[in-house]
Amino acid sequence: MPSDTVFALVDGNAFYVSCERVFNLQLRQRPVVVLSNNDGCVVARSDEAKALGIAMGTPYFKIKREYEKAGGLALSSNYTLYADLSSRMMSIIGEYSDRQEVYSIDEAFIEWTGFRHFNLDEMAFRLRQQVQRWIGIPVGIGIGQTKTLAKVANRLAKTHPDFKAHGICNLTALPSPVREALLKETPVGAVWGIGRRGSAKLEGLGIRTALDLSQAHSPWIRQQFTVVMERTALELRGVPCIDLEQVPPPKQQIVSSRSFGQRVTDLPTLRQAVSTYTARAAEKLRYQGSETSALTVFLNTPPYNPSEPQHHPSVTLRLERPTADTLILCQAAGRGLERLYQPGYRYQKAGVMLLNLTPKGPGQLSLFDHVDTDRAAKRETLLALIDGLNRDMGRETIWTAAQGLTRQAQETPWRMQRGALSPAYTTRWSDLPKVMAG
DNA sequence: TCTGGGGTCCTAGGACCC
DNA sequence: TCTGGGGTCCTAGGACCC
Repeated sequence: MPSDTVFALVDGNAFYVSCERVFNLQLRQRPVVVLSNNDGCVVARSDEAKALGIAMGTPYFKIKREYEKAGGLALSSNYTLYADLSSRMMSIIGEYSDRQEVYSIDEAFIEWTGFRHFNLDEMAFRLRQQVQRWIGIPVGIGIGQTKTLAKVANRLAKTHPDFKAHGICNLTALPSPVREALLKETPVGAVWGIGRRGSAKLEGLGIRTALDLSQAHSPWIRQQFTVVMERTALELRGVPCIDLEQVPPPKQQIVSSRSFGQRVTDLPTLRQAVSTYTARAAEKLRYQGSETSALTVFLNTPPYNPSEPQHHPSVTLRLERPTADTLILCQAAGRGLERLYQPGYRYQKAGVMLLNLTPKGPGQLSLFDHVDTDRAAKRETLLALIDGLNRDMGRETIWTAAQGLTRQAQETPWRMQRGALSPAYTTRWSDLPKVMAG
């Protein structure tokens, strides 16, 4: 007796490009790509760009000349815009089921139960049409008995000639022989959860298609691989192993890192970057209501040129007690950085990772802290702190300076007091960068 | 002196995802 | 010259304990 529950995967086609096209008609019917930070890599491609053979993740400088000659257009990414359109798209999708998992910025699973009482294809058609009309984003919809099958179906909805026109593929409505033929057309490496290594090993064992994997003996799969691969095999067979996650669990680690536009060789620049990343990570931490008790700082030299001296140091610092305070975290990160940095290397990337996250305990007020780092570090820490405060305002318990901070800022050590920031302090806080600069 | 075995916790690293 | 960022899960191996 087959279950009365199906999964649908709804995802935006070339999402970032589609978002840009909503507001710029010039971008339609021509090759468009969106680039990552510092205009480094291609992270989204229109169909026209895909037709030119532009691969996902290609460094843009490698294709720039030919691509532009072919009439291609490249845009820097605008994540604020994408996040906004995403949340509007997600709320429309959410109207079609009370069980929804927002899986990524451009994808959502929904669950439909009792579907014998309504027409799934009709439902999917209406959903697709509404997102297109209200948001202006074209979506593909795949329907299957498990999340993995919904993923397979979604891929077919975008690539298979039989489904492409409508952008919908409902595997549950197809007769078994047809469904099996479709699984047979799906290379095993295209299945959700199977990457390059996995597919190479599977192919070595004679398992080349999604159908092959679905028919493999699952204990044997587990023995050859892991429980993860076994689950995938079962899911392809229609046995649900992966649940819908309606509420995202709190993050177990928080990372903030960036590649630099140009290589960085000096400590002050690194210090500024690390302060900024730490402040951003601390914000995310407070936003989810957690505290951290360990922090990793890392640096990377570019990996692309093997003849260049490599340096990929990292250090993990344990904190005395769990905290979510920007200041304490910036200080720790600064200490870590001092230990990592070696002059002579051309660094390409730096980052901070918060670990051992725990739910936030009751707040402790009126602590005093002494900052023993040098003046440059103090400044960076303070600026990052202010930056974080300005964005955090009114959302969380935050740090504020003790009276006289501005006067004492040039002395060592600083004294900072923790408390709630009242609106009256706001303007003074926003004046601090000027004071510090002077 | 003989040299057990199971459990837990932590970390590093691999693989994968979008 | 120029090559993204942020996650999860699993396994293996070491430390430590009883």
